[in-house]
Amino acid sequence: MTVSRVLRNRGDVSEATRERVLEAARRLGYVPNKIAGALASQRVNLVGVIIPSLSNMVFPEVLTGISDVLEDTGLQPVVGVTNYLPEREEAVLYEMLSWRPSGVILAGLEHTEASRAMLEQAGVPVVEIMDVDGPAVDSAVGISHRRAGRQMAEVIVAAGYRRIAFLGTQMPNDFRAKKRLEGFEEALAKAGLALADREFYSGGSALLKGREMTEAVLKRTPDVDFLYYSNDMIGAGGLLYCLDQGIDVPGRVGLAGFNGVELLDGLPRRLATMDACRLEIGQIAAEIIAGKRPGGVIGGEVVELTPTLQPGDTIRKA
Amino acid sequence: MTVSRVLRNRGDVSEATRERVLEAARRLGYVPNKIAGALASQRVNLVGVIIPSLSNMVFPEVLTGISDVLEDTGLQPVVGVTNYLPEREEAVLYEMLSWRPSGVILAGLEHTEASRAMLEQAGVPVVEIMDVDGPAVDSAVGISHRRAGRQMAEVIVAAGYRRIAFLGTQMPNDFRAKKRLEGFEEALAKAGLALADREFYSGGSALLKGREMTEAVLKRTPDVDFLYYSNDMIGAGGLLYCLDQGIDVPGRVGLAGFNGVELLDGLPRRLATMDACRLEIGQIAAEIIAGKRPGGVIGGEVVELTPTLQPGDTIRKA
DNA sequence: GGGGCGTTTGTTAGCGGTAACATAGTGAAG
DNA sequence: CTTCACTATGTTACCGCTAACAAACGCCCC
Repeated sequence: MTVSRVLRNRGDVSEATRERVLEAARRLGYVPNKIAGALASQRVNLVGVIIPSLSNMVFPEVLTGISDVLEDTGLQPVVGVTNYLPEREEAVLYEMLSWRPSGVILAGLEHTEASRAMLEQAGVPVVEIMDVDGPAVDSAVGISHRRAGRQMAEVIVAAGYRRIAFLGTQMPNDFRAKKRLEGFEEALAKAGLALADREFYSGGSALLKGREMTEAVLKRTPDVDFLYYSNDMIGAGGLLYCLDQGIDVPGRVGLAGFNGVELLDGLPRRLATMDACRLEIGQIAAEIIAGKRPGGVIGGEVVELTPTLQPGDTIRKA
Repeated sequence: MTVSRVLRNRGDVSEATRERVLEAARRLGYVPNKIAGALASQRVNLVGVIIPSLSNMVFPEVLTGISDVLEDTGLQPVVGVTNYLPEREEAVLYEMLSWRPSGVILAGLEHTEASRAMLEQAGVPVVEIMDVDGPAVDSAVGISHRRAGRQMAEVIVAAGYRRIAFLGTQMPNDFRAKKRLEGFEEALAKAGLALADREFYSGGSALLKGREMTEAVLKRTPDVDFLYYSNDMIGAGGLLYCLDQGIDVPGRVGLAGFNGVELLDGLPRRLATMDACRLEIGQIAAEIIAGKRPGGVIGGEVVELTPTLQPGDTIRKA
């Protein structure tokens, strides 16, 4: 018992015994068994974080935000990856909840029935991140992708572009990309426009795919004057292709991506994009779990962040 | 007890009761408590994976390899990030071991005294990945970075370059990058050469930094004829810079990076690089932990993979 | 010297499962 | 109708730790 007290810094222990205990622990290479500790105390310092992918840099960045905040709370993130598969998400969630974490952070608002039920039953704070277009189980932190799409469309239309194409990923379960496209088309419709063309890809190097898709669209629909990409990586590929081909950007065609990835800083020209507030999303989500929100809100908080549009050099000035 | 049997698919239970149990579990939203289970059975289906960073795409790729293999073994990876700090690695390792995982995979061979002691005491398989240049605690899977650096230098020298500069990250704890540089200089020395210049960076967009460093080196040492980058990202930045400036690559200067990242496929020209076998490293490490190595080796296995040199278009043909 | 008080150490009973063993059904053979 | 060989369910004792409470140990004061 005294050992337990020393190792957790809880309760009074005389300095002498504390030293003796620490010394013995060091000598024996003793590592306390958290499993037993957690079982006895009904407390687990883990936070489950469930994201669709690690290869899209967006998620590692969110993780960074989460870690930063959790660092000095004694909580530890445990990451699970779903590969954009709802069933996989369900399995990962089940697995995580069976370790009774102190909280769960997961991407998106769309889940299977069973997942939703588990989240509601879990009895711990749940934060759904990245998206706020829809009902949340408990708390939510993110941006409105529908609005982001709309906003980009408005800027493009205002700049005088009329033959606009969309290039994106072929992922039925990337609901956020889908919402952006919906918002985008909505705003186009309001301006009396419709997409001039669209192209989807899956797998492979995003940069390369961006090139290929751009080439395909420009060949198929030579009169397009704007290309809206569902992410910056394929947008960057498109930009490089256009520059290679000597196509006048943003005069002949304008380009825009989404996410505001760091990579873009190194390109020959700055791609127009929209920052998705990744770091901030992670930080706020972690704050909610750690109970560190100003105002001492307990749960059910929905935080909508506003992405900033970075016009870059690939949209002509209106 | 019968419930426990049903939920773990262990032991005989009649089809009727099994159904009743599952139905009740579903209705109640019951999620078994793995903490208690693990404590009782002394078995934990978690594998600790400790890596320096998530923002370098190398590690997510290794993780993918690990997940792929672990998927159908019932084991689950738990990721910890150290930010290249040995003390942080020690803390993360301690935290992980206190959950008594079935195995530990961690990057690198360099650890604090305490970390090494913990690994030795842990009583579970330990796999050190990425590097094989040094003594391993238990098993190791990786490439020889020293040899990789040497090999690249040999190719560069053979192609006739003589004024060679190195551009890399300012990270005292990136031992692998350091070993590559050592091997590189070693091979240069053997050819009677020394580095003509060197430049280091830290933080920021790697692509942008690659540009900036390249500019700096070319300005400072105008007669360099080769730039060896410690990773592909800054190499790509350098390549873009050279193309922008109309510098003849690989005639006036040659370029090479390291890692073989997918990104390179989309660049205007293929950067010479060396594949670090990321996916394979992850897979083999996971196989070792899962006890699925052909030959039924138990531990202490060291697997050295051979990186393949991809000459690309940025080294002139000898 | 004994009572009261604050501090330090020890005791006991679980936490929610599982291993190992014990018991209760069940159908076929004797 | 037993007996046997199974299969299906139930019992018991932990796993290694912590909450809550109990005891021991000074120390001061009357």
